Amino acid sequence: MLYPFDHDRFRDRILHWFARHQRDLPWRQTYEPYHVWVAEIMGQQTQLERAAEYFRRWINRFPDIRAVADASEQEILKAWEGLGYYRRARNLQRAARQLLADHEGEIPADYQALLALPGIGPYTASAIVSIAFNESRPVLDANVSRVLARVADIDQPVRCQAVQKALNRLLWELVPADGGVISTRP
DNA sequence: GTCCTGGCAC
DNA sequence: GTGCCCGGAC
Repeated sequence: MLYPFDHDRFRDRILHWFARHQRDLPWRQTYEPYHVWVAEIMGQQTQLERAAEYFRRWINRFPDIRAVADASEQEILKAWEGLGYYRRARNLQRAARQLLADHEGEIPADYQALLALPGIGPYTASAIVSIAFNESRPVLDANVSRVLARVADIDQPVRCQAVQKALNRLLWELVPADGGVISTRP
């Protein structure tokens, strides 16, 4: 177990790695909240390389929240065709209409407000406030779990509950919520 | 069979 | 807490 180790130094190395090796994905061109939102929904249980093409077409077809809200469900599902988990597409449109009705057509910058939208759970809400609004809110995904499990020298299966709990504790020590701005912007 | 930047109903 | 949703890559 490499643990305990220098958390600040580890975090800096991760950020440095990202700055050098991050993939050129279409949602990393801008960090516009609408784009971040669509990207995060498409990324749910989907390999990012595959979501990339769909994202480009989606943004071209539906440039903003209003375009999503105004579209027919058929148009929405057509743009989603092949991605799977079609409830994500329906929830995207439900949320778009909800945003126009209740949030002046804007993506809220608040974690709890995001959680209240259909299709947005803890993971996606954390991702949106972190990436689009620069609020530090750590969350485990498959890659984070894999890297941290290796750093902490955990040999049990990464997905089991006990390991996830331990990794989550470690993650929150590394990246405390709202613990100062950590910019990964180019 | 497994996994992928999960969310949701039960 | 468990099961389901979808499709492709391996």
